[in-house]
Amino acid sequence: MAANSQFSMAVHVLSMLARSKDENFKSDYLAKSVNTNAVVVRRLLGQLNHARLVMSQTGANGGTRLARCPKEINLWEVYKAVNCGEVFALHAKEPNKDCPVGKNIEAVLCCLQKDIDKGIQEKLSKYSLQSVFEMVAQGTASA
Amino acid sequence: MAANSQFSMAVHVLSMLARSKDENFKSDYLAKSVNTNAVVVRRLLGQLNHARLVMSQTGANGGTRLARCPKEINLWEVYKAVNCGEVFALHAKEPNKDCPVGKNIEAVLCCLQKDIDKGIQEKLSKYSLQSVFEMVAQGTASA
DNA sequence: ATATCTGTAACGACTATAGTTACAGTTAGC
DNA sequence: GCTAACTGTAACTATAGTCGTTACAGATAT
Repeated sequence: MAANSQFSMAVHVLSMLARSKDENFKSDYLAKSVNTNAVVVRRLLGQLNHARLVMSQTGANGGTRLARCPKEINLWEVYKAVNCGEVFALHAKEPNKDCPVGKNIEAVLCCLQKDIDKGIQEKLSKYSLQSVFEMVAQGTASA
Repeated sequence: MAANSQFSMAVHVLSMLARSKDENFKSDYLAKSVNTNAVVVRRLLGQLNHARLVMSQTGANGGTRLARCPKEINLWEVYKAVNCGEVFALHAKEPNKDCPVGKNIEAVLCCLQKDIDKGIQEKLSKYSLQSVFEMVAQGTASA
């Protein structure tokens, strides 16, 4: 699986922002914590901005801050903001419609996708950014 | 997300096998339904074989059949068999340990991974191969 | 023996992502 | 107004993963 590390980075960056709601964090500063390039962080922040999770300000003394309280941001929103895809992909090529299985399998798989997504939503929407920040701050990884 | 289509193909192929427990299905025949190459199918069957979901027989008149009843195979097993990875990846590069967030974020993310996996398990383990086969056979995609 | 299968290695084509450089546009502070 | 400090984004390269394909060794029913 060529999994997405966007979500990990998003949680990391948002946890950084959660440290102070009124400070403008520079992409370069955030990048150093994530250990990557500032442009990579800005690309990610663009997605989070689009989802109204953060606000950015250009120009001198600019930067990015949370658009809302950490308590009012949950990880399901974060997941949706950075995951354009699904947990598993449907067939790349269309199955053989002359086969009774090939004919209907896609609809069934589509259903399964939605059900899995619901499962992830149920789990992730229970975590607020605040709670994640507290786990990180305390160094305890016990959910 | 460069999502995995292995799971889709696995469900498709297993649904084919579920049609008859005592027949040896050739990889070439399965490939035509999936609309792909026989080698691709054999690679997948190798994983399913390793997970003890199917049994293969080499030689003339060989092929693959289910190792168990469709009722006793659930989709969580299938998912585990073909998904080596997780829903989201941890950081590719190690975060900056001098940063209080970077120091602990990985442990927290690891926890989240496990919780998401549990969510997927709860959903998928409810589906038996039998029930999937019936959905496909009836052409109804209503879970 | 022979024809028919699987298992698997090897290779090329394709795609997605990460990292990097470069630069236009915005803004605070002087 | 200038300048320095930021963001946003395009463009390019490097890298890695997956898919499809060819090729062939090994197994087995007839």
